[in-house]
Amino acid sequence: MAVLDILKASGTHGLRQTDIVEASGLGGAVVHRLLTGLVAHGLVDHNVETNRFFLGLKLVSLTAAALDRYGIARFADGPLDQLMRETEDTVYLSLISGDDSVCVDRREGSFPIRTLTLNVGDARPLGVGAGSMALLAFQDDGVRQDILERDLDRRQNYGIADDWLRDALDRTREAGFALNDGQIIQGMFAVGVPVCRSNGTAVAALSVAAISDRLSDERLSRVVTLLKSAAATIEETGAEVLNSPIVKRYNQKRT
Amino acid sequence: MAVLDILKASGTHGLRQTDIVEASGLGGAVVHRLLTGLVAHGLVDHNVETNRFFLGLKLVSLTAAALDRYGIARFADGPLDQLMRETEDTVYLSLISGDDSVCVDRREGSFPIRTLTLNVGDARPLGVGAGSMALLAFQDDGVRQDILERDLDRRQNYGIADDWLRDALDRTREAGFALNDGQIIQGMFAVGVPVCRSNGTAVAALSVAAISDRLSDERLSRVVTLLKSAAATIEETGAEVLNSPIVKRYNQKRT
DNA sequence: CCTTTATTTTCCGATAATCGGAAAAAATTA
DNA sequence: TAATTTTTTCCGATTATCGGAAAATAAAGG
Repeated sequence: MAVLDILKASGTHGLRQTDIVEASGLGGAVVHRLLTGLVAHGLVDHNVETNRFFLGLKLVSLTAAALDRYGIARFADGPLDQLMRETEDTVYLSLISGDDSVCVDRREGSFPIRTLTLNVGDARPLGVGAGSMALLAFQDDGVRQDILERDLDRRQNYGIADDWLRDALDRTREAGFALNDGQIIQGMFAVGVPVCRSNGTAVAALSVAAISDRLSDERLSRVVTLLKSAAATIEETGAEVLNSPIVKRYNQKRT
Repeated sequence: MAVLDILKASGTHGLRQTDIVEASGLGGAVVHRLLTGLVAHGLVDHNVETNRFFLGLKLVSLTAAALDRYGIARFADGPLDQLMRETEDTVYLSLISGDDSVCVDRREGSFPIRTLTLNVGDARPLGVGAGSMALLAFQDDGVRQDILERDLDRRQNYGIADDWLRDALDRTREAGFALNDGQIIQGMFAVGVPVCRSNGTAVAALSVAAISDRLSDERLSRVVTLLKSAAATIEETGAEVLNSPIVKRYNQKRT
């Protein structure tokens, strides 16, 4: 992971073995062996001509599989596109990973001022941001309380006070959508809605971000309606996979 | 990698530790330790309620970085979208990874009969398929010869004869585009063009797939024109990153 | 609710792989 | 061609892995 993270942070032109030795603090021989193994497995690519190492494209196929968790990827594509065209703003799809909300898809609408707070792959602590708050608000009570206690300090790095967040979560659960009115970045609004299983727990969140002027009053409620409709579409289309019974045990002798 | 590949192949509902033990043939204690480490690094996610393991969303952020190799991802988005709308067929973007062509993006046009031979993340030996052939045709002579010799048997699994491929590569280099007229799947045509550096070596390929009837004669040449124009756009827009001088050595004492 | 069974987690000694310094080989620059 | 930088190989000391087995936990069946 140290090597992969270094390559990830290295920009578009790749790194030589020596660069990775420097950046990692590991020995030259160690890095050489690690890279040999990573390349053999396709997690790292090696351009022999330029002698540079890159993150391997095997990661792409792994990610494609990772995004199909609960089958969401397959059902979210259409609604995301429609949402983008209807709002003309930037639309995000986020999933839960551990105590984080991870942005897994982004569609940029045609409105000339673009608000790109999240890149695909970026993670935020649950509760930080509109989509992230929608995800947290619609978790089981026990789970939500645990997360609230566990990640207090991580959220504080984003300037999120605990009592404010608990209030906001209550309002989110009541209203059915989360509002981020400029807490993270001045002048930027965002709204998020959960995509839930039939039992009410959120597995994903849809959110729209725009400059404050574009998400006030009457337009806000229109965007919320569009978001809820898109979420409902995903929930219906993907009902089978989302709500398939969770068999915890098979309980039969295997061969 | 064994564990990651097993999770990748496992569908949308995750696996329990026991399932991975079975599938891998490793010991229970070993899998337990491996999973603990993978989860700690975010490569694997663990749903505590259902006790299922999934591929981790950390992979998404690694892939986002991997796709920005040579900066292509940033410049290909617009042209891919335009190509999809102009042709109404399925458009693919492929990159080279080792001796493979890997599909890294796919856009589905509005035409009701969809030809989805490649999923995002799928790899094919260089020379197999339209985009893959365009990539191989526009490699340096030495590199191309090496690949032709090295992967003979892998290509044969796709029914590609060596002498036929060598002819096809010559025709591709002359015409500036590769044609796949149903070699892999009956009734399916595909055309591919390379995205090249200024020195003429391909770093990516654009391709369009459709049923045979939609890619014959006059429409074929129109699609080729659109493809070449899109490739040219990417080459121009991304000229700086694509053609930046490759410094092999820095040659200066570091601190 | 209690028993049975499946599954996860911990423990630990033998084994095997890693680590990292150092030297050799290869590649690039001046 | 000589001087550097970088990559690759070598090898002994160290350390982590492996995997069997047992303990702990969780679910299923009555």
